[in-house]
Amino acid sequence: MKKLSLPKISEQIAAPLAAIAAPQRIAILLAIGTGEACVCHLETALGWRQAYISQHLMALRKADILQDRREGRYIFYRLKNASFLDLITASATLSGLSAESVSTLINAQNHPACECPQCAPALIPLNSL
Amino acid sequence: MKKLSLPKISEQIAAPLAAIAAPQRIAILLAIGTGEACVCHLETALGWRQAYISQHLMALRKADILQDRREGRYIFYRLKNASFLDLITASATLSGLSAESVSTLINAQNHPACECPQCAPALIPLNSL
DNA sequence: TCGTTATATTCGTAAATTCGAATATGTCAG
DNA sequence: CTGACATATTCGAATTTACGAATATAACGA
Repeated sequence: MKKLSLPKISEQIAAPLAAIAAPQRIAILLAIGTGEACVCHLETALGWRQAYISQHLMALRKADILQDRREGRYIFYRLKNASFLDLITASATLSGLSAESVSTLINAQNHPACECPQCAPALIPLNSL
Repeated sequence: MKKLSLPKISEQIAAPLAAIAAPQRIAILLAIGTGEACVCHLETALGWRQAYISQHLMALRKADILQDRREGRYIFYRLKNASFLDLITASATLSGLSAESVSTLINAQNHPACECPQCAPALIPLNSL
């Protein structure tokens, strides 16, 4: 088997963690959850500026954590690997949060104030956030 | 159940990740592994300056990831929760590394070039003292 | 083609982080 | 007490990162 040095392997392991280890990125990943989300959805879900969200999405894309898919004017983002959510849940547990309190925030659903093609069809009141 | 906001919860989740998400910290945590290690052990295992290691140890202590125990002149560090290693392994898997290649690096054992009280006994006959 | 909408990118500065150098603290032996 | 050793802490310059502002691109409808 290939022998890897500790420094080399540590760098490789740190890369995805570094991309995720920011409150804003965690929030984005939780908002996307196991489904898909367009930027405008994240805009209303998180209440941030569009360009700001795009910047973080770009970082997550570069880190190979997110993949994007264009559909007309919209671009939908999705986790490349659902295990990234497990990583987040694991970290939540380690900081004393219940797995349940996290899972209720993992949101692949519609947002009431969002009018993107995913949310608009349904008008389900959601008392999240 | 307590209702937590997405920004708040994201910040809490990000905290331990941010503390871990650096190649140096990963290397330290892997070197400590499931056992204990004094600073001098890490010094020889990693080949870094003492003060530099202490700085990273301080960060990990503040993040509540490591705990320390003094024994005479030596201070031994140990993970507060072995699950932090699982977090690292999970991240390794996500970056395409085999779990095995990581586990061989998780090192609670002696280091041949280390003369700290944990390692030395195996190398130096007691009757030479 | 033009305007509108959805999203991306570039740029500059403020804020945070990194890491070396120097120094401090705490413990033990003599 | 003194010196040696293990480790911690402080400080500051250099590098990196965060984020707002402005601008660019791409798709669609008219």
